[in-house]
Amino acid sequence: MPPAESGGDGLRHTANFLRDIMAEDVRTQKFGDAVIQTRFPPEPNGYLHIGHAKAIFLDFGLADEFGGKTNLRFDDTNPEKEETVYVESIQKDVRWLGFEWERLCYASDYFPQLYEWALQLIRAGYAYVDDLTAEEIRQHRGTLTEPGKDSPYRNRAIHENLDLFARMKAGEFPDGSRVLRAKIDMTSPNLNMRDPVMYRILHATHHRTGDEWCIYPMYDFAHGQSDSIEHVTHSMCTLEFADHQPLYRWYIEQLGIFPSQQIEFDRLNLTYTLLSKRKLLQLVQEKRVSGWDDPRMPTLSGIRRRGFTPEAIRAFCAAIGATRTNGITDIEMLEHFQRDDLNRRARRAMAVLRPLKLVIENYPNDQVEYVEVQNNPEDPSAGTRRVPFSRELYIEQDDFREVPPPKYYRLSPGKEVRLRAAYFVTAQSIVKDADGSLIEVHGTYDPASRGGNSPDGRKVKSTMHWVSASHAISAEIRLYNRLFTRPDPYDFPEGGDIFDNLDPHSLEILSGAKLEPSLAHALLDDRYQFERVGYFCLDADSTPGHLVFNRTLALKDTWAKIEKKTGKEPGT
RNA sequence: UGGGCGAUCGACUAAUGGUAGGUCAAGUGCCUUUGGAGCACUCAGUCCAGGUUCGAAUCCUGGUCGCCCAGCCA
Repeated sequence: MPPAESGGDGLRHTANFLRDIMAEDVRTQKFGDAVIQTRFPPEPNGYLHIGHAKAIFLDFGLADEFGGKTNLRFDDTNPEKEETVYVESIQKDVRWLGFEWERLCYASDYFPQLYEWALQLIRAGYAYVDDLTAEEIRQHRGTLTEPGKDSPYRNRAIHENLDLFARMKAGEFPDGSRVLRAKIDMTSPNLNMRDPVMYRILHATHHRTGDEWCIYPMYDFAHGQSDSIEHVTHSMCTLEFADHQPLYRWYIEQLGIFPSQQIEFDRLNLTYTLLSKRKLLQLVQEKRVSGWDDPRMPTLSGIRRRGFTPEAIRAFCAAIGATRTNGITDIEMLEHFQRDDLNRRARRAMAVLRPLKLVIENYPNDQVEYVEVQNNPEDPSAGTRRVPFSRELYIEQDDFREVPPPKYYRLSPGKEVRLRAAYFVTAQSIVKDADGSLIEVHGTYDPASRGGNSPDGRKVKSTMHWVSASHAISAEIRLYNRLFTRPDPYDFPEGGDIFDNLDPHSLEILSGAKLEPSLAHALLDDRYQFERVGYFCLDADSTPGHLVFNRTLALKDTWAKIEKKTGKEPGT
């Protein structure tokens, strides 16, 4: 048996039980000739995040593997929380991830049908109007260990239930005064079966149906039937809904409608990442981040702005698979797939984040030459570009040490290194200001090493990036780190809260970066690797006179690892 | 405490009674005009105790541990 299968999309898919179920159902013709039908059913009450990406990938990806279809359905049964702005952002995010739905649906489209089905259950003696208050209903429900008690209204006559429910719909009663409940079993060990509420009165304006309705179906009375209406064969949802499955089936069976089946899988958890809509909302409201699309947010809009790509997210989803265990995936896994994607596709450029001037003393004062640099060593078809070289350059502050620590291969007095695609240079002297801080490094170059190789075959240990001082463009660079300092943001001391684990250094802004001139033409969708530094993309805050680049991810840094291991602090 | 679900390298995951494998992370070496990338290698696991079987991660029994459920949220 192969350890992984291909989904026909070129990704390495982890085998998973969902696919096994589908394959078996197709084989046994469980749904007759019907094709596999799935749905992605978000409530339009917030922005999608990376956790939803997993669900989207499964819902769309698996159906597609079997030649099936997927609907995008908005589970919009609670008008108090839902807004059109969210239905728009959700559509944008799903498309961005690379998926297209068969049909765009809304649970609210089914309100009339749902109402008819409610009447059907009342007539069959399976539903009743309850006048108990919310508090009383809660008390009657019992507890995890004690059975519930019947409501005094449980055995109302059918004609009375019909009358009351019609009047609920007609708007005769205030919010909270009555509900319609299914008559199942108040002693069931499964609390969801203790006469669950089907409809509540809500005099609220719905983002689509306006004021047409003042009673709204609960999730449980809407979801399964919506699936059934759409002939969804495999209704995948997260594990916390497992307890709802008996109710999901109960409604479908009582109604005698298309038998959609619910299958639960584990929700995505990521280290250093918060994936609770409520908490994310709090981050935004308390202005701890700049908004839903802050590049540190795990929202799809946030990671998109950060520079993550749909290709990488899909590859990640394919790799993590789906099970029924409660795990927490290392964020490194996501980062790996993102680096992997960008390494293959991102154009290279040279950018000096923290500039230090390097003056080449034996290079003619007024001379400028253009060196040819590969746009992507991983992809020769990406071609080359010409980058200006001159007497005064900027190099990275980190790339020079007056007193080099052991194993430091970069520039230091007397040491020769290569400037990428240009020349060998040797540091000769340094210039300091009155305070003794380093201002400039002066050096000499070997004119015979043009292009980066010396005819005498001499080797250097380091190749460094650089920009020509007079040609460089300035930019603001935003360096993002993980939002939280702990793998589990919920791991905070007694009396504290999750925000105690916020990293105050999750955003570092560098205002004086110097970039090679070609970067002046960067587009929002372009992805760059600033050589030896990391992956970057232009931010939407950029203006022609003020470029802003976001760091998507840093490159792996072996030197940083060595430094950490040897306990050396970076000096200057 | 009632019910449901689950437990495989540090993390994710495969093996569907027949060689415990892959990916990430970590480490070592090679290579390198990115200390990037790549290549090779290494480390490392079946929750526990019994049982069935020629053979158990898989089946059975009993434990242990973890997650979910007491919204007129989804």
